[in-house]
Amino acid sequence: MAASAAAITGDIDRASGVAIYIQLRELLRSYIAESCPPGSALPSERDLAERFGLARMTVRQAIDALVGEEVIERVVGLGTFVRRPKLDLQVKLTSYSEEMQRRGMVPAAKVLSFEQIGASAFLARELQLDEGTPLVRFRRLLLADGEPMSVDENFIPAHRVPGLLDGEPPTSLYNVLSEQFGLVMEWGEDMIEATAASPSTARLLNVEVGSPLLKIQRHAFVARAMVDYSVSYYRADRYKLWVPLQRPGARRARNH
Amino acid sequence: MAASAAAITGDIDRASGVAIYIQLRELLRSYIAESCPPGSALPSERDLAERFGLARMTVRQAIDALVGEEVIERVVGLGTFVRRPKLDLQVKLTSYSEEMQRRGMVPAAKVLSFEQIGASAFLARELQLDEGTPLVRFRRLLLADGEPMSVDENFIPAHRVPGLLDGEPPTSLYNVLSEQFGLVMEWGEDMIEATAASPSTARLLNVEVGSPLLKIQRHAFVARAMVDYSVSYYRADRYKLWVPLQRPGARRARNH
DNA sequence: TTTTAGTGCAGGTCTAGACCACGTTCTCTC
DNA sequence: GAGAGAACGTGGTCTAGACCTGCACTAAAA
Repeated sequence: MAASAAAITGDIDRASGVAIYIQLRELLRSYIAESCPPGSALPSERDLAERFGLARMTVRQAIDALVGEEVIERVVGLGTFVRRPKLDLQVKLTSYSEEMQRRGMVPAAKVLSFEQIGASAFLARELQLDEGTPLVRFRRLLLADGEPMSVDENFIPAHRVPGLLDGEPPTSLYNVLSEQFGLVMEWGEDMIEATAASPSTARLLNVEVGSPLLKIQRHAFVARAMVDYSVSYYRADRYKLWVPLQRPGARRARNH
Repeated sequence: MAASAAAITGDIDRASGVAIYIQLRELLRSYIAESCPPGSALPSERDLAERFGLARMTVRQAIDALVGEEVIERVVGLGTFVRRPKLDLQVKLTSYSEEMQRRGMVPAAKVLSFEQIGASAFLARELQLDEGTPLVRFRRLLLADGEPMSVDENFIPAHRVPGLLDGEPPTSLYNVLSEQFGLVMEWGEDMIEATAASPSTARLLNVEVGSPLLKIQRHAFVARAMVDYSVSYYRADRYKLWVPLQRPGARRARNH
């Protein structure tokens, strides 16, 4: 049974400058979140077009987007249905605080340095910038439940975050980047390796020199521009990484 | 410089029953494969529409599909461009031999054991089987360019691979599993951590005891059934793992 | 010589229809 | 009552336009 399109609250604002299909997509998304259990049917495309006074192609664009996100799925001849929400345990561009909260631990951080530096040859190469470019360096000791978890160093091009250094060191770097500077990390790559604790890192992490650590280098991007290069050293005894895999070409599981 | 749409060979068959945008998508795909180096521009949507006598929306559907596959990418105001084929350094369900060949190294392996055992309590839990279930244990020292790279131990339910133990130990385990037994690994999960080399592992890998190693435990599945549990220890000085990341909900990366 | 304002073309979005294939459901016939 | 077929509604595809914004290039102005 398809819900009536009249049940959807909200309306399209044609003067807002936001694409109509985006507005409709978000209306549908919240409608689904509020009143559609998995498996329930959405109003038909034609109903939606009439309800909002849009062309069906425009409605399809909104629905296409949600289908692409695997929020809903289409069945020819039947309608459009809400899918079971994904488990979403993937390796993601999450910040440390998000990550620890997800694990049920209390995150904390001790700021080791928060300053502007010039890009060294190495950093310039990693960040794809010219040597000497001003960078914000943000180095922290991260704790979980009060115990040292990792040492974490971020490098961000200074021109991306004007005024960042004038304030207090952020508690959650990724939150500040997205909320204050509009830098929402979209994608990135991690380089993962095992390494032995150097004397300085060992002291900070409260482990013995030479203890195994998980070293994760991350390049994070917004659009085509690299915005953050970071190096983290995780205590091997406290941190494991879970990575879902998929054979190339394999289709995603259908979770009917 | 966009290529001329006239350069594309082939034509649309409206009587074929295949959707026009699918036909165009495939025409474009082969055109790209044959004559478009990465970075080169495709004809504009309007050119393509005229060349094939289609509506621009239809052309866009074909292009949308290829953009979704990350074969090409759109840049507003500029055009549509062929992407660099993915480097494909992703974490994948690849076998060791595939992996090393991809890295341009000569893979080799020394078989340490190839036998049938009964599942221990630990292995039974990992493989979601009953304790004592017959397993094939396959332990190898893996070399790259003649140097030890990792120690690798696979456990496979024996009933999945009847007769495997009668023959020679396989060179490429995943190949034999898929070709002889139809077990094509579809998905899996890796647990990655750093650890210190035990005396026995250190001797095999030719490193000092306590050296950092990357430990990767893998569960690999065919359909819903677990088919392989493996533990590998990689020399930290010779192996790094590259993991692509994506913010949930974010669009796929463009890696220019 | 440097800066600025066009201009043209790229993709982005949107419309108001059309016909098709497919699945359900109802009705008519046997 | 059971089966066949028609009617209806769904998403799938397609058209031929429209106007928008963003980018590169060029010609004119400073």
